Amino acid sequence: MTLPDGSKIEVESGITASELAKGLGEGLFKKAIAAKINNQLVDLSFKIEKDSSIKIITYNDPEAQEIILHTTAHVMAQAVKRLYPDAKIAIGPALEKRFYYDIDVEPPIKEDDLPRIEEEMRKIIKADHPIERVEMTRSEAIEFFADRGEIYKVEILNDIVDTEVVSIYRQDDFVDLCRGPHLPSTGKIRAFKLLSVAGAYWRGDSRNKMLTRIYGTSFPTREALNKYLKFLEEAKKRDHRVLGRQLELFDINENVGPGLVLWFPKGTIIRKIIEDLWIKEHLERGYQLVQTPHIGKARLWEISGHLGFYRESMFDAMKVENDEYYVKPMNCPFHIMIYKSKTRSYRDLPIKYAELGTVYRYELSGVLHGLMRVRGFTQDDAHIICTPEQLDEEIEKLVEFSISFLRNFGFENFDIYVSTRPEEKFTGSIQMWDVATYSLKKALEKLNIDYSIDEGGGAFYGPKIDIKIRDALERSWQCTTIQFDFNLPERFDMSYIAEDGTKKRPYMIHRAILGSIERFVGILLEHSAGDFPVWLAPVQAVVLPITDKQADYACEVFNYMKERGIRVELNNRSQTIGQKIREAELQKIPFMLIIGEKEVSTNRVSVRRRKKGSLGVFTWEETFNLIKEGK
RNA sequence: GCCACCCUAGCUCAGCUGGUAGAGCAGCUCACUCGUAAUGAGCAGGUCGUCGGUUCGAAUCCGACGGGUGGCUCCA
Repeated sequence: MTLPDGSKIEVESGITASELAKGLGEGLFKKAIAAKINNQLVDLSFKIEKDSSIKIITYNDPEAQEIILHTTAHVMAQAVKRLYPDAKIAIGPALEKRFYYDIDVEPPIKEDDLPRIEEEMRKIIKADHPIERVEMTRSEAIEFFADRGEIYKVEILNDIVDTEVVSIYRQDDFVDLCRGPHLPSTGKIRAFKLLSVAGAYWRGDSRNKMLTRIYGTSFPTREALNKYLKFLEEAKKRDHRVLGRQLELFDINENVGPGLVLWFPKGTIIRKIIEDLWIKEHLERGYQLVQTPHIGKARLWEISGHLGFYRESMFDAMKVENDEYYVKPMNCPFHIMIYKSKTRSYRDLPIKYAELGTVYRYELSGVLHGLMRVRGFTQDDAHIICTPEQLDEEIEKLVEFSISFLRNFGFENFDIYVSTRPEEKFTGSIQMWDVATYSLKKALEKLNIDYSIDEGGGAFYGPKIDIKIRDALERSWQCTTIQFDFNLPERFDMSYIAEDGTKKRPYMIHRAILGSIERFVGILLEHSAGDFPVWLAPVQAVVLPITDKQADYACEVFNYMKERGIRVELNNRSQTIGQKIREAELQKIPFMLIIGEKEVSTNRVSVRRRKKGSLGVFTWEETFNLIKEGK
């Protein structure tokens, strides 16, 4: 056997991984939960028959997490079956930090039932039942699970036609179809917690039965579990819906309608700052701003094809005189009409139309979520129309622009995906797809950007690059999308006159950098926990006189800052200074300008920085500069 | 849309098994004029999401509707 450090040992054939671990040391044996033989994860009970490399997996190994989660899922399923003997188990995989098990049980399990299930799980863990792997042929397994009434397992088995021998895992009287590996016994589970229940369709298909899904988590140590629970709490504290209310940024009112955002003054200012920067950078890069209506005739959406392939996401038509109109779910048809307003020459290209266009999409009520998923939102949209020769350069510029724009907001980590042609339904020629896809990849490679390929993940009308940003809690959010469109230029018969005088079809690229302004503000809120950088803060500074005697002076300071473009407030109320500061801290205002008797007599300002405390005393100009620098 | 759960004052929440509502914060008024995260007192504020049913009686039980939350992709 070859050990991870390269050394070799002799063992008898047929020894189990567990026995081998024991031979290597009692400490290792105790921590061991699985093994990796020839780079393949196996149970500790695995019998080693021939020469191979072996690594004993312990609680601390990265591979351990999945095994721990998976075994905990089995224990949970067992507990549920004990409490609800008629329950049928479906699937129960490990996720990154959690597991779930989908179970068909009547009546559905409620959140209140979780403690009872946890209690039962503890019994199973305490009993330390050995977990045993058994192999059987697929047909044996089908019979076995059919006997036990486990119809979902039978269905799964019927689907995996390419495997003849399957494995099942048994602990006590509980048996589950599973690839494994698993912990050697239930007692090896150390720290778990059930988190939530939810409905989930069998196989994720809404035509199928809704099962009860129970989420839980499990860790090698209580500390690791607590750390994870703390992370969940931290994420909860940053919930943009809560911060949005606390900081008076926006609201979604049921009388206005679900998924429709009311932007309050402070929220609107944030949007405006983002949008102004967006406009400035687009103008600098040769984009032309356009503005288009919120509704358009049915005819337009017929030409574009949206009434065919996108109708379920559109609000119903409204009648105006003798025509039907639809609220726009996208801006592209309008931009195309602008393009088509006259004959275009190759000399005009590339044309880049940019619009902060507000669109409306009918999203299922159940998927709406704060600012992240809404029914009315503003896309930071642009359409690039160019010749084939210009393609590579334009794509490269787009990627570069997108990333540099996102960096403005402090995002530095990106996950980038190229989605290629779907297997079945697609429009445009394979050759066009190949050219475009190659262009996308080439741009990323030239810019030295790592990316993953989502094979077949493109829309039917073209390949795309998606950029996801990583926030402060390492969660990733999709923002940028750069999509080719082979469909619309065709449908709208877009053309330009080429150098040789012939009419040619241009390439068209849709793209949004932030995705939607609503969603992006939501992401920024969760990323920053509401502590916006000074340049984005809706209120950058608040002037806080200590007593009424400083009111006039405070007002002068306030006006001074205001005239110089600082977003500043004045708190002249009869509160103690402690309370004024507390309020400003809670409102997450970056600078507090405190004015007492001393400041008035020396013509200065005492500056306090949010979360940091007092910075000292400064002149008005120095104070202004501090805010302007915004550190 | 579907499944589960939730909806009481502007916000966060109490209100046991049915006997017609309560706190803290915010708001308003008054007093206080205070040096870096909560000064005190008083006042006001709710047809308990809406509609219907059961009942002598409903915030509480039942139903429908509206709204919200979690979830519905990650292979046994």
